[in-house]
Amino acid sequence: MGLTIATWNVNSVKARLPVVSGWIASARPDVLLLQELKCETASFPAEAFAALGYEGAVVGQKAYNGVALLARRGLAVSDVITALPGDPDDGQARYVEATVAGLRVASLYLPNGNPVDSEKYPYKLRWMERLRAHAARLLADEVPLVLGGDFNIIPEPEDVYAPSEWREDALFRPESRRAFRALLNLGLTEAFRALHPAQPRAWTFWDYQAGCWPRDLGLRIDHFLLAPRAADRLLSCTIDRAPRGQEKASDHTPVILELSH
DNA sequence: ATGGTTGTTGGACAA
Repeated sequence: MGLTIATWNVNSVKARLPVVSGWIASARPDVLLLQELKCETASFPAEAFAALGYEGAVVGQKAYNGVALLARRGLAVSDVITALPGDPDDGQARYVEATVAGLRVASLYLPNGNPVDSEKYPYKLRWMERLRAHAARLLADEVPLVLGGDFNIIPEPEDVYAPSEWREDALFRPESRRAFRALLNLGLTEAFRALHPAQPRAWTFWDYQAGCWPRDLGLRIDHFLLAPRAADRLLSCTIDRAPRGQEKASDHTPVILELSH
């Protein structure tokens, strides 16, 4: 058993507390990356996570966004940064990065970008370029980087139930996928596809609407990207569908990465 | 083609 890192867009940490707590208690990941907290930093339910043995860094804001990077007590979380470099005027709580277990780990919530004819889409592309520039600097120093989170990117047609219907969506447009490939072309490994090159219908998100979950109409948009020093240690990357089927579920389900020690 | 849901928040907006 290696070191495990889980990522989960919880779509409100307060609304999701029972479901998330139950999952943590059984899955017991070493590191837990959360997105879409939808609460301010000060109102994050840190006590509930501390009671489960998890502490770390939280970056929240009122109503929207919000990310956390927590680790099992005993695994120190140090050298925290609470924003993606490259735009001091960007106040959205979408990025937290820290050193834990000898790795440099980020929990990120990449902008959705819809509708594409609004200012939201260029913001998404600028954010991706900032991420690429930041990752390039860390890779140049051979940092064992792990980027985990909701990338809001459908990398390939097999990562969406109906590619033709999503062609113009911000999650699947050519410019979005090109920006994601530019990230990979730095030398990052997309952990799930590296280990499961042909696994179909490996969704991490199912819309609440139109019976997407019961009909299994989903997307694969939650990812782990690994620098060579982390990819060399890749043991497994799995999607746990079970939490999506529970009462009061998030629309995303956890992805779990395992690295050798 | 439309409407279908959930969360924050108290009427839209985001996803």
